Amino acid sequence: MTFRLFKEDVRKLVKQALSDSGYSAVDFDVSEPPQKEFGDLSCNVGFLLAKQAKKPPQKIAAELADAIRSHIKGTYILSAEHAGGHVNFKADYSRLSPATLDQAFKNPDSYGYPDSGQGSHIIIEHTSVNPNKALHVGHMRNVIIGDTLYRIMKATNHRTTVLNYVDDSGLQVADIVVGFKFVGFPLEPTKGQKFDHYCGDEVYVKINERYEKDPQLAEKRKLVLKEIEEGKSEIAHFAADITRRVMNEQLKTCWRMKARYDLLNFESHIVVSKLWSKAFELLKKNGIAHLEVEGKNNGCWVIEAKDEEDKVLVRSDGTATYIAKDIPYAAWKLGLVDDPFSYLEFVEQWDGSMLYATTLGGKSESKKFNGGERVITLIDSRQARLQRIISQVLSKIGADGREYFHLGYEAVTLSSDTAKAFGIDIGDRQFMHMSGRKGVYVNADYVLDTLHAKALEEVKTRNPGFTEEQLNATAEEIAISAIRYNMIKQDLDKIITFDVKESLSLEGDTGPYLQYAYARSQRILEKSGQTLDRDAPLQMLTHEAEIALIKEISKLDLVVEEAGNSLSPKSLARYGYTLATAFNLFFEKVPVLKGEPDVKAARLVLVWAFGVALKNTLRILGITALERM
RNA sequence: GGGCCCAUAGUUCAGCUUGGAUAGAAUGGCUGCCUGCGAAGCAGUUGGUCGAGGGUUCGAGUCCCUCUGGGCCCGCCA
Repeated sequence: MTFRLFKEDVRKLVKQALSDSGYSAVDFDVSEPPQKEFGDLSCNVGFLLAKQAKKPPQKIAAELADAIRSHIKGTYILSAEHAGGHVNFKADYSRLSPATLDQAFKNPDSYGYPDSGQGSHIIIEHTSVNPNKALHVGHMRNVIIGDTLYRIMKATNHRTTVLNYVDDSGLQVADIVVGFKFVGFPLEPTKGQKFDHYCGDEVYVKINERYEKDPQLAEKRKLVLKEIEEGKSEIAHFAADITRRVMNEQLKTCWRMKARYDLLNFESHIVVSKLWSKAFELLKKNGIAHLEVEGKNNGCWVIEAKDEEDKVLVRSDGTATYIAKDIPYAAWKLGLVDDPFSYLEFVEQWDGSMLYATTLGGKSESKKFNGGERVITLIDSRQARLQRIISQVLSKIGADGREYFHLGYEAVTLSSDTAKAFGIDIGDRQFMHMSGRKGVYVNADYVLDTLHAKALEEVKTRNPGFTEEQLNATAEEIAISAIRYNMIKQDLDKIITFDVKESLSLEGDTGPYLQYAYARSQRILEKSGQTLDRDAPLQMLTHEAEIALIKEISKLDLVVEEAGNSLSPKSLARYGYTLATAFNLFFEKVPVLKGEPDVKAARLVLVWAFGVALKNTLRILGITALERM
């Protein structure tokens, strides 16, 4: 974590040189140059001053480099040179290396985790899949981004609360209830499927086919929905049972991907709790909602949104619209309304943490989940418009520095080949959108199982001594690594075209590549048969590949902090790949076990520190650092 | 009609927030490297008018405008 110190030194000395040389202070940039010959950091200040100083950038850079050079004693800077108008800096690795490895020794488990959050409370909502079907690859993207974000926030010392919103009173649930109650689908899966798969793949898809032929069924759905919302009837209880069963199966899939949650928010509880009427009062009091008395929205309560048509909140018949469920929930998250919920322990999760669920009345754990200083809602970007209105409304209520933020991401679609597997020819098009209603999607469990099977083959051939249990456990970790990395590594606003075949890759820029580098490093440490020498002569690490590796290791905390600031999980994946590549290069070029005793000791420390940095990176990515694979 | 997002090697993508030095990976194709710390690796090679046009700037893949192509959103549905 010492690259930060080096960078700070550079900034400080440039600043000082500016004032010493009589230049005005200017907002310069310090970044890594494109070529390593230019050094470790580079400053563009020469270009910025050229105009007002009426001197060419080269000349300014030369002057500044001279001025800086006389002050580098006692810093992490080895040299300051000018080239092409830039001021280039080399780091003093004879100081930086020991300092970095020292940091790793001090507290390996939290190496590279900065305190940028300072304990502030952040709430993240993700997953939130309708409880009438199994998760598909689109949901995987949500779960994995959300969980990685949670891990980033945790690593940057935020107090975190992860919410999973369960829409147990919506149309989609009504659909499968109609299927069970009025169309006669058996309550138990026929082919031994998981219950969520059965409900989604069979009941939901087939009931949607039936609606087309039988308009009376659609009427039934309306009735069922009404009963579910009122929450008292036999149908309502039946629906509650079904959603719990589906949700439990969905949670298994999420947990399998190493996600975890703090609280399940049931929509039915929001409805029954009258949270809406409290929020409605708040909107009226703040003059955000008003009663329309003419025009097309005559008789409705509406809110005005910037650059938007008025949005109807309450229909002329007095019932609330969809957005009227989202606004109170968002207001609750920010702590703008009194908390109407009680909480009960729902289930202990794979990581030992307790998952709570909202409940109404009854005995309650004295828990508080809402009132975040920052609230992040992770929903795909189709909801961007609606979410923007919600943000606007909440900021008008006076969120008091608290921030509601919608993090959107693009869809996961199916490649032409994968679509073909569903018997769909998409012609010239590059991809097609999935459809839950039509049954055109790839289930998450299927992806995980397929990856698992592929990894298992590999693990088998490489680890003949493994027991069946070890083989499966390892294959599972590799499968999860592959999919988590795959879903995180590209930008959120890029459409992912999912191809079953391509997603199976375990080579190149993939999760298993990172795991492989880790396993190799651990093998070296094991084979050395010696304990780490904290006093090893680290100044002997002068090989280009050694320096490059130390440099990457020393940057971890900067990367983690930046990932947190910009809510960018992918930058961490990028870093992990760069770090692993630096190690693989070192592995090829620098023999560790064959070195002279003192060099060997130093290199072992380096290998160990690499392991620490990569393991801590993988932890944030939700990937297990495997000893063997 | 209005709004948002995307466009960079054959393919999938970094780089754009904050303009700066010969535009980087992966994958695919071709070619090498295991008697040596794990070849899920490494090295080499092939491959780019950064969608088009204009503008700002000493300097544009990056900022602004227009256009083209692709995707999404815009109900007193949820």
